[in-house]
Amino acid sequence: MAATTIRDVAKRAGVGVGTVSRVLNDNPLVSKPTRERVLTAIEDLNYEPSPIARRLSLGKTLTIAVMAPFFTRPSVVERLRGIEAGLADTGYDMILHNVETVARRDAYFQQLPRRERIDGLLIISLPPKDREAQHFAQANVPLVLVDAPYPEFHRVVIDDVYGGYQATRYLIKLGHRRIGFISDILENKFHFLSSQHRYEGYLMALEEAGIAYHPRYHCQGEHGRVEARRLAETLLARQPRPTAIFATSDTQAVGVLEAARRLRIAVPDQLSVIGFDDVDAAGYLQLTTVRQPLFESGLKGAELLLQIIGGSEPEQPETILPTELVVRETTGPVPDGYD
Amino acid sequence: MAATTIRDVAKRAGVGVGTVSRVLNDNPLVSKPTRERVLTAIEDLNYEPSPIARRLSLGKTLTIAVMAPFFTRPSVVERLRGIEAGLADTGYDMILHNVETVARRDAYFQQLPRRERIDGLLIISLPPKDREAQHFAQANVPLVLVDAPYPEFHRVVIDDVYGGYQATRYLIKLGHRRIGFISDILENKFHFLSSQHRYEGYLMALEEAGIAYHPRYHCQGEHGRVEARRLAETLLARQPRPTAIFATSDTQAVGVLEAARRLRIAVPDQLSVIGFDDVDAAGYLQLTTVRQPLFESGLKGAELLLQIIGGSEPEQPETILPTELVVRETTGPVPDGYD
DNA sequence: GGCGCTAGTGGAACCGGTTCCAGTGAGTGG
DNA sequence: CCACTCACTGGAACCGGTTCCACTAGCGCC
Repeated sequence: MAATTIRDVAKRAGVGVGTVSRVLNDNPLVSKPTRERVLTAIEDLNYEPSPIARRLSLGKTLTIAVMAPFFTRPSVVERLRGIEAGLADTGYDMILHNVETVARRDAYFQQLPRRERIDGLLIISLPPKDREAQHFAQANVPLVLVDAPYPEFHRVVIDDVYGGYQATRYLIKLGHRRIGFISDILENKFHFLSSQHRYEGYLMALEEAGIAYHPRYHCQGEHGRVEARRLAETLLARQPRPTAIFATSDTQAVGVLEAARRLRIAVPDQLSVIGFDDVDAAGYLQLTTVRQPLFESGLKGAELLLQIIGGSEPEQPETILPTELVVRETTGPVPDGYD
Repeated sequence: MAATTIRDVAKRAGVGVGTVSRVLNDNPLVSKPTRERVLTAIEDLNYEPSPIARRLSLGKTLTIAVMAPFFTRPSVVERLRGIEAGLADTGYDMILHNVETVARRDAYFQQLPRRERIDGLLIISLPPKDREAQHFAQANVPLVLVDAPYPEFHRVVIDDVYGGYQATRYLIKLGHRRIGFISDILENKFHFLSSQHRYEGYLMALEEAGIAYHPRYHCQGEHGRVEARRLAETLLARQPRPTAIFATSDTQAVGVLEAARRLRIAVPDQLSVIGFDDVDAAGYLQLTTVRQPLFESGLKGAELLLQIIGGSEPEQPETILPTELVVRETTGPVPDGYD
């Protein structure tokens, strides 16, 4: 059972190690009978080549690191699933780094871009700082950002501004004019940017419709259902009350629904609610939302990364996936007597 | 920028490679001035040792593999989070293998237990077959099962039978006698066992209360909310209608709630619903459920595995974590006029 | 028959660490 | 003054693959 090596196999088959290696790597320069002999020797010894030794001599790690914030969030999980799917059967291992604190984020940004450790890196939602970007560029590690922008790097993104615009415009089309906006903290310590962009889209749609922006209708707080519920309760206490709320994630939209239920405000009759992402729960709760292709973003990111590792540059650095308005049952026309 | 090696450092510091290696590994047998010289050389060259070469000569991979089925399921994600937390800062990398098909499961069971690849293996929810177990035992890979039983292996589990009993007994205590049971397919292709055990607990509680078991009140189907909803719709069409339903996961319980809502059956006034796991959504939906410590199961599993890798056997092979009934708002006394 | 070419093969060198063994020089004791 | 530790050091050997170079044998062609 103890480690059999390529030399054992070579000896047993009566050939050189080079030949065994060639057989293992499907090199055509091996005659059929020799190949057979080697294969039976491998079989007999129950030999399995050591990936580590392989990596050392190849100078590749056959490993890809994924850095993801809060990998419990359904949206992140879905992206991870896409990445896993893109990597399965490629021989690449995926090692996962979860980021839940800024300290950890900074540590990973420092450590990960090391050629010696990994062949490539996928970063979800975390945009690099300029200094870090330089660091990456120098280290020359193949890198793909998913859901995070940075000019020089390859990335898979959506148009968050447009997504925010889509959501808001739809509410406006339904006749709403007092539209609340609930988001993560826009200037947050991880520099997540999507909320900010969706906010811009929100403003754009308001302006286009000639609706004045009221800061009172904008609440920001930590990501999460419970916090969003609290924000929504505040927002729904404002007079005059908003007739619609756009939350920058489905998770937060669920918090809004919860707040509405507690306050006995009927959705969608008295309040329209729209989310973002289209995670599983959105389907269940019949939440109107802006769908973004989460699984696909991971899959595409993995594919791009493999392509870069393979040596061929993708044509454009930026892959933009489409967003789509999914109308369900939490949005409706403005209640009578309002506006 | 190109890879600097330990030999470059040795040359620059004017010492032998052995000495550099000793400095890197905090071996005390290096004089202070020499150590200093080496350290500045390392600094100057911006040298970082290659983990791969290190692994090869150490004969360790510093890598732990995690095999998890359907890592989108909230319960699995939570366990993974625990594992990640247990492994962060230990120098061990965690590589993740997602299992969504039997073929993949079998392939991983075949490939993973290879000393050459990994130092340890954590398997979530997937019990090994006897042949595979033998295979593992032979390969002698440190192994911990989380949420899966197997006599000889170290494992972190809960008492699923008791959990099922707890849930059912509580419903009985509320006066219910027609208690539906919705579960995964008990004889499923992955050999998940928890549903089966919870089913046993369900039967135990019924028997204890002298309630006859009616197969009509038991529906099984693929895991998932939508499928559970369908099952619940079937179940709720039975006459006489069950007054309570125990679903073997929160995800499925959510499907039951959905079915009730569609059929305009009020919860908990006309129907009590209880789930299992206490995932995040359960809190949101005010679902009564049996809580199991998911995060802790992963954390504990990782700790056990590290201990085994470190060479010390845990005292008992089995760690049993407690389950706890969490009463919320989807359960109540039997409706009037029933029973 | 001699030449060139090619398919097939063996094995040394290499990847970049760790480890072990054989020094070396200073210090100690008789 | 010599023998003997002992702290420290240098470097060869090793981990187990891949790759490249040198070599052989067989074949076709002039």
